[in-house]
Amino acid sequence: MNGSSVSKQDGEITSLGHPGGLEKESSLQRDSLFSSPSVPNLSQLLSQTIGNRTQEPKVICPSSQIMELLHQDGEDSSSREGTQALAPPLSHTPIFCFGDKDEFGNEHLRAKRARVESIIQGMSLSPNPIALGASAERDREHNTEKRRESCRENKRKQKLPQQQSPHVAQLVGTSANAEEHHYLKEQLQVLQQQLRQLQEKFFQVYELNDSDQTQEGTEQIMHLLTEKHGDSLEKSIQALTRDQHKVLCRSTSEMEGHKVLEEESKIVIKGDLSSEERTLSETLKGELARVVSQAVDSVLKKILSSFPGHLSQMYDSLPMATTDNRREHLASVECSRKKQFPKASSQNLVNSLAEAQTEALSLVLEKSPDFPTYPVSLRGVRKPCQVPNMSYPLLMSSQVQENQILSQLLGYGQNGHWNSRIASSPDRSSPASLDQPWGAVKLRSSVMRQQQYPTSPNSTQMESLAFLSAGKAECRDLQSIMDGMSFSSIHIQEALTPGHLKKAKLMFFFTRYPSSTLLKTYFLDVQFNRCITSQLIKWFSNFREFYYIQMEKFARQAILEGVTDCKDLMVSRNSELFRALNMHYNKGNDFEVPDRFLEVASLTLQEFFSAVKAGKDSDPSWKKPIYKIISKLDSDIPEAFKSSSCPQELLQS
DNA sequence: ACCCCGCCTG
DNA sequence: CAGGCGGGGT
Repeated sequence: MNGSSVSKQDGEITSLGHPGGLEKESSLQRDSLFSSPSVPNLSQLLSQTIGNRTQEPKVICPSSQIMELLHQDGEDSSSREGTQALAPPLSHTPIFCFGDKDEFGNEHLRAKRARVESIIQGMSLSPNPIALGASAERDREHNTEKRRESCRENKRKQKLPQQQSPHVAQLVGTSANAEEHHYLKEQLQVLQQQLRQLQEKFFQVYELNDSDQTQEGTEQIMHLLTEKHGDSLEKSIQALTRDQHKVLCRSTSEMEGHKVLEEESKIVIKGDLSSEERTLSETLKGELARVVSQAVDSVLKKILSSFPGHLSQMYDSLPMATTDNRREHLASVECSRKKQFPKASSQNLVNSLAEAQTEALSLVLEKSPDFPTYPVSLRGVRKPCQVPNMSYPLLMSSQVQENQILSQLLGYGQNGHWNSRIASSPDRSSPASLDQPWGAVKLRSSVMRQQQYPTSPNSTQMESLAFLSAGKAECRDLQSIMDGMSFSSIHIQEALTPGHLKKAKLMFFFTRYPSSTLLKTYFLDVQFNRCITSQLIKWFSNFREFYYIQMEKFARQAILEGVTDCKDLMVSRNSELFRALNMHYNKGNDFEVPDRFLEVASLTLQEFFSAVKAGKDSDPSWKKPIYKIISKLDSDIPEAFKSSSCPQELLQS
């Protein structure tokens, strides 16, 4: 409609680095990146299991249903992503059947299970609609209604209260007594068997392909899982730490391959890539790498802040830690942490532990059904795996990304100054600054559906961890870790928070007409969908509305005051108009409005002035020419805005 | 069809 | 600020 979108896209081409800068391309990219495997979380799965149990009393272990759920969900998401051209899925019936039912047939266990069920049901009922969200999600996927309809649907779901992190904690908390311990112990066995089955299946699928490495990685996980949980936690962590790099790298690369369009994978195989396709491929991979980095960062950040001293002991006991190579890495880590987080290096182990577990599991779960033979690592395995030897993914992450988790965790200050918490807390890693991480929930009225976040550890996997360590005194440590993981899984937001609103307002100082593509590149911590995009666009529409109303008002006022030369109308920082605008977009006045905005505002004011003075306002669409002019005056947004928080360095303190 | 814009309204 | 609507552009 206007030239604005053209000029905007030009800007985005450079930032995104792919040709064309087409909206569709980019939304496809985003979708394939973020809407991928939505894995049901713990309470959802368990409550489902409980629900089924009445009809199927023999099935005691939730595992088969869990797996089936996972499986189906994966398929849903893959078809939703437009990757339906993939190889036909294997039959998913027999994969997850286990012969372990007899182990748990006694009364004793039934009683315990009932207790766990009631706990979980209680969790599912009260503030947590996760199970509901999941089924609603599935419904939604088949919903072919118009955009508004689906938005309305979502709105209804948004009304449901949201909460997710405490569940794992609660569940694990119930393991404190011996009975629960016993139960969890059994669950561990179940999981072990489960994993064996998965491993078998997995090997079938990958027999032709790097079977040695794959097996190695999987066996490492298997080893850990089959270890009696009476073994020390340190031992487990050591083992994982030793081996996780391979597992992590491999699984990451495979996940990556999974998500890249199959089209591309074929091309890759042929080694024949057109430049356009290559660019798209690179863009997709870049996005993926960034997302992975974010996830890693988020996990790490939480752990760092909530788990300051404990892990150093574990770390000290690690033989690997003595190699020079590692020391270098650790030094780098320390450096990159800016010494904000003492013991950061040891925290990495936990991060890595979680990551390896997550990745390994998702590797198995995702790949086995649909990807018989897939030469995943033919092409560049990106960031998280490029650096050999336990290359802590966090090394790749930028400072900018480091800001993100914090802002997400911090949410929005109660006084409306989103950074006030950070500002008032000298040590940003201080747990005290995390005391109200769910501030973001406040704006959950516009929340989308509840769903797991693809790049974050999901509760099912954490559950596995919980069972692994259940019953040990040390498991409280691990529980903390898992709390952190669950906690940090909010990193990729499905909803726009007040922080995002604030950021959008500040961005308005630079761009009045951001395209959805641009928005996507500046709200990297938001899982975009149509409604989120619409909401963001709507925000800017509202911003513009206010902006233009002010302009018109002050232009008319100037005319009334007898101003004759529009050159006399300049918006300065102490002008009334500026104060009105600043109050609206920069309430706390903690951001230095760029001069360019003053120029644009002045020009806008003059345009309105001239138009009104010339009597053009009799034309019902007299503002359109002005809009067109202003739409061409957008400037680049500082890179720092790509951090999900409004970067502190942009704020005056 | 779909997206986005601007206007209007609450 | 969000919802609804009409309009205009692809």
